[in-house]
Amino acid sequence: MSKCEQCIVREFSSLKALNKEELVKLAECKTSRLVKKGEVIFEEGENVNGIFCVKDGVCKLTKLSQNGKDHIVKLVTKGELLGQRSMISEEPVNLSAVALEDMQVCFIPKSEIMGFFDKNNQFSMNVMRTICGDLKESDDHVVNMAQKTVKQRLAETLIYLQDTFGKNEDDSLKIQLTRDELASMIGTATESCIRLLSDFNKLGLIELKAKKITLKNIPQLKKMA
Amino acid sequence: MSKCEQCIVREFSSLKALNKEELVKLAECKTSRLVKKGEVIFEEGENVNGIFCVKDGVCKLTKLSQNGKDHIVKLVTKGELLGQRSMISEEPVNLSAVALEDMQVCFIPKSEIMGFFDKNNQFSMNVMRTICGDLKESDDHVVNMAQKTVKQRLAETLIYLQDTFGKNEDDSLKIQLTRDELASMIGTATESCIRLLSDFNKLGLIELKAKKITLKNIPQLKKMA
DNA sequence: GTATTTATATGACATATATCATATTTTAAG
DNA sequence: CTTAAAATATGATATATGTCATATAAATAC
Repeated sequence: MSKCEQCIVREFSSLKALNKEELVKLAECKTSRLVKKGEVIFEEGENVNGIFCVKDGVCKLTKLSQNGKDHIVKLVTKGELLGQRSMISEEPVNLSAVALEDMQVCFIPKSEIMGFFDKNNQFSMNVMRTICGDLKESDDHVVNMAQKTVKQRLAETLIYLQDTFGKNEDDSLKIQLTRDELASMIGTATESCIRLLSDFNKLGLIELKAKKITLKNIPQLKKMA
Repeated sequence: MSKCEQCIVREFSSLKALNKEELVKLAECKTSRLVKKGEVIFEEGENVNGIFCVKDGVCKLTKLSQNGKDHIVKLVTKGELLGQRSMISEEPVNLSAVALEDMQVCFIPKSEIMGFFDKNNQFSMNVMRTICGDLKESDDHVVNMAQKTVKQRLAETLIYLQDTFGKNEDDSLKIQLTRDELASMIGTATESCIRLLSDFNKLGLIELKAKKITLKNIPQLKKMA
């Protein structure tokens, strides 16, 4: 059982408000788990009863729409927490979480977290701020979906992916999404996504090599987003 | 200066957790205001530094998109609070609030609310749950925008409007939105919205009389949503 | 290494939706 | 009441995007 004190999640998430004593308690009650790429952490409708700390790796949060397609609502990466919303709302989770890479996650049972809410005001405020940030992001997202073209959303998403997850030594996007996943982030058909990537490629905005995507003209991409 | 004890906002919002003493303090520091239809309560980017209680009337929360169109993200009605998110995030407001009808609102300064956060845990939890509910709604909204057709979104929105705001004696929707506003809720061009309403009318799903919209075949509308 | 599956790519076409033009109706202003 | 302005309505057309078919390339299994 590893300690929580030095954990990256503690450093970047709401958990930074916890004191030593609380961290010791946390380390005792948490359970760690390795999640392989493609594995499901939890599924829409499940009762999770706690939160997950993402220690390493990235996962997608998806929601099944009525037409049977999965939509990727958000990507969650190391340092972040998972499942806070449904724990607070005391509802089944609204989204499914699926690993995009091999991951390390810890699970903290609800009872433990609720105790922090009662005793540590700073922690409560941190959680509240995080969720408020998520809400703002989500509202902005709604407007983008409603008002921007697929092309604009693709440009925007490519920039977001580079800004958030960085690039490899060869400058290609570090995070590996299939065309299908990229399409389900921007809310379009896979073929449309592929076609637009191809267009961007021809225009010199990006470069496609095998599965790798490299952004070549970021100012132009930003301008069109 | 009216009391807060019997206020509808207190009854339905997070404020229900406040005790008598806190309500007295609230009544002392709040300011009341009448807002005429069309008037702006606050505008995107403003610093609000407090929250609004909607005592009567309905307003729209809008965000200006890059193409210059306003998108209606949410409608807020009597009994609800306004501006919680930005107060907690300590950011300018992300959305503009504009009255759709004559309204009565009260303003409570941030300092007062922050005091409740510190001392009244139930209040904090209520606020947190409200925002979590908003987040779920917003995420669902993103998926709808991304995956549903305009027709589906219109059907869904009409049902939402009736369920949320009710109908007049003649069965027409109580809330009065212009076609332009309806279009900006579902994320489409005004003409497209008008055309689809016209289609729905011809199909007997709804009835259009002057500006009034009456839902005629709700099961069918639900099925297509 | 070959076979099989899966992902990517592209063409042809259908459909949904936006845009522009214009008419009609309703609301507001004088 | 009359006129002007705004909202609603509808047609014609352009454009974006989805769908289906098929080809090629890459990944995985055997």
